[in-house]
Amino acid sequence: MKPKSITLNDIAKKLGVSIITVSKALRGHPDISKKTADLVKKTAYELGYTPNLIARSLASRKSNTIGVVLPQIAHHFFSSLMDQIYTYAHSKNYAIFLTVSQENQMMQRTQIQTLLAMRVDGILISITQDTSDFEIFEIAKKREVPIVFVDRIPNLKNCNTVTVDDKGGAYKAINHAVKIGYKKFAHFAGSSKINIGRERILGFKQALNDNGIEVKNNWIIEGDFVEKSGYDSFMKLFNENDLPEMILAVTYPVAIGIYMAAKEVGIKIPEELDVICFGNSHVQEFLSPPLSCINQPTDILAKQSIDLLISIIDNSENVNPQSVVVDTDLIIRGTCVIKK
Amino acid sequence: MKPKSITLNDIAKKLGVSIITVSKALRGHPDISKKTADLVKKTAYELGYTPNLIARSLASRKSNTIGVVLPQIAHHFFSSLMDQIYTYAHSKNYAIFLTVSQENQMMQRTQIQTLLAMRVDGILISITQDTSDFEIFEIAKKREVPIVFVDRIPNLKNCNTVTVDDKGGAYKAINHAVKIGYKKFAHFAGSSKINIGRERILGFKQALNDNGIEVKNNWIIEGDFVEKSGYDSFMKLFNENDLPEMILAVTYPVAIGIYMAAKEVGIKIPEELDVICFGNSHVQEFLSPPLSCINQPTDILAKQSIDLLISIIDNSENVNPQSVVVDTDLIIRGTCVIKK
DNA sequence: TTGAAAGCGCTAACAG
DNA sequence: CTGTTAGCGCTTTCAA
Repeated sequence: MKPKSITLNDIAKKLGVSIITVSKALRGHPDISKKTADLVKKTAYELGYTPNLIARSLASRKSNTIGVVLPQIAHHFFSSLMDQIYTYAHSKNYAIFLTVSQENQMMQRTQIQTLLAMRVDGILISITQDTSDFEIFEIAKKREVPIVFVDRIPNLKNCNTVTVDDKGGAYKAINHAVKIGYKKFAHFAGSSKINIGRERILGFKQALNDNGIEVKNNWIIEGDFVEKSGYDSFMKLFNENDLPEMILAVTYPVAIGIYMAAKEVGIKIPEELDVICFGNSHVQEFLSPPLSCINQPTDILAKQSIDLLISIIDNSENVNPQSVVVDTDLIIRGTCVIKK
Repeated sequence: MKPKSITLNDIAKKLGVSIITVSKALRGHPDISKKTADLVKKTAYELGYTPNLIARSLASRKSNTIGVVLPQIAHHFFSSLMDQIYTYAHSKNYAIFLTVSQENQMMQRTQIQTLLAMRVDGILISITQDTSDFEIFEIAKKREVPIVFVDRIPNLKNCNTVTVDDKGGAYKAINHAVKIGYKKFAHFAGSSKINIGRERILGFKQALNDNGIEVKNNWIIEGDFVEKSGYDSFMKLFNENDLPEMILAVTYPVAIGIYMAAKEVGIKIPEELDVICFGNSHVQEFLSPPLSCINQPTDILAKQSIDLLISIIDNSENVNPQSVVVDTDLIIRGTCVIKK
């Protein structure tokens, strides 16, 4: 493979000027006279010059690249987040190196390693649900490569985070449900090894407490964040003949799992059992019944985290880690409407 | 930003050997004795050495990186494809540079430009629905950067493509529908500017012909591939009081648009109007009614296209462009089951 | 088995 | 305004 591409040198020779002049001209450096600059640009265009970003990165020690580590991508929340991240980063003139850990801590580690090796300027990461090894984050820190954690963050002091108000969201949802007549609540809680799991449980419990409803521990079922978990948890309660009136599902897939299971055993939603979940996707509108949810605005998450990351990249002296919390809102559709 | 990282030089100095020895040892070059190699590796590990992939790329003229250009990402087909691409490429030791064109031809162009500037080893692209400017693909070709087109491909000779059997898929679906009693078919066809649109129309027409059913031209409605298009097309027919019995939707979002519109005006699916679409997502199972579809296997698409791309990268002498076609299969759920 | 020389394409100082 | 001098960190001949 030897794509013989045009280099600065080729342009310089052709024009009888120095490489530096060409380099500066092309980058719009104020040193160069407009006349020369225009000539250089014209020639570069004619020759079909494409800058070699690799060489530029090496020389300038700046890659204008952000590494993104996501636990999954074929999941609406993450693909939507990715979309926003990509678009916003692009508008800020950063390229994105995408990496998917598949909820695997080991992979996550090697991926960060790779991203560091690629000399990304910063890393944006939503950690796996079972991340327990934080050493790699320390390594990145030592290398002075800024990391911003989004949505799923580690239990660490002094790190930059952008999260949604999970606790408040859960609280809001339960509160709403109480208002419309519900009294018996379960929470399919995902993993409490991770902040979003813990926070949502906290909000759930507090809402019950504040409404004078007793928290029943076997109605808080931990699992993970996918369909199967919702399905299994539902079946467990169903088989024990211990179904609540309302389930707060920790994610949209978990809610889908509940839909699956309920359909299978002939429990009607929302008449016999009602559901609300974290995470919005417009197809929820077309489920039967249309699924209500706690919306986590991915556009704001993306913007805030990229802004934060770039600000750290641009200003490495930056001392105080920041924690940005983004608000949620309730989207009420065909579930969690009124107690029947 | 000066992350003072450990370099080969540091290791070499510490060990009193040359840089080259270290470089070779670390890459497992057979030149080096096992003893030296082990010592070098140990030291590298202790020092926390991370290779600088940028420098390596520059020196070796190989980035081990594949650029991916997708028209959208927050769409199940593409996020699922991306997931598979990422996973498979990773297993082949390639990193992924993701880029999203947002169905915008200009953006697509600059993104390919950027990818070329980043010296990716190859490009995997699913083009925008209105791509009419093919010059950029020629540029890439001239630069000897291999391109593989996936799913959405340009109308060009001599390019490498991996597609699904769109025509066959449409044919299969309509044929099935005829068998269960349908006679009046519409096709919400997306854009015929792009292969997938054209092929699906072809399959649709041929199936009707082969079954002796007349093709009604105003029942083939072009638009694009998103919800709104399905919604609008439905409304058009509804307002003209000219609804068919069955609609073949060109994508899953278009089908969702039909669901939206039908719900709005009180047309019952599948009793009064039936729907089937291209593209599978497990949530279709939970729509009301569960949506049947023509499945496009993203795992196979990803594997085939990465394999093809890497084979071209590894063997640039490669002459004959290849066209791989992947089979579809019908997934029948709650629609397109039986004519009521 | 090891290393010296050369350079990938570009940019950052600084000097003219 | 333009150019010179030095690399960035690594790999590739090719010689020792």
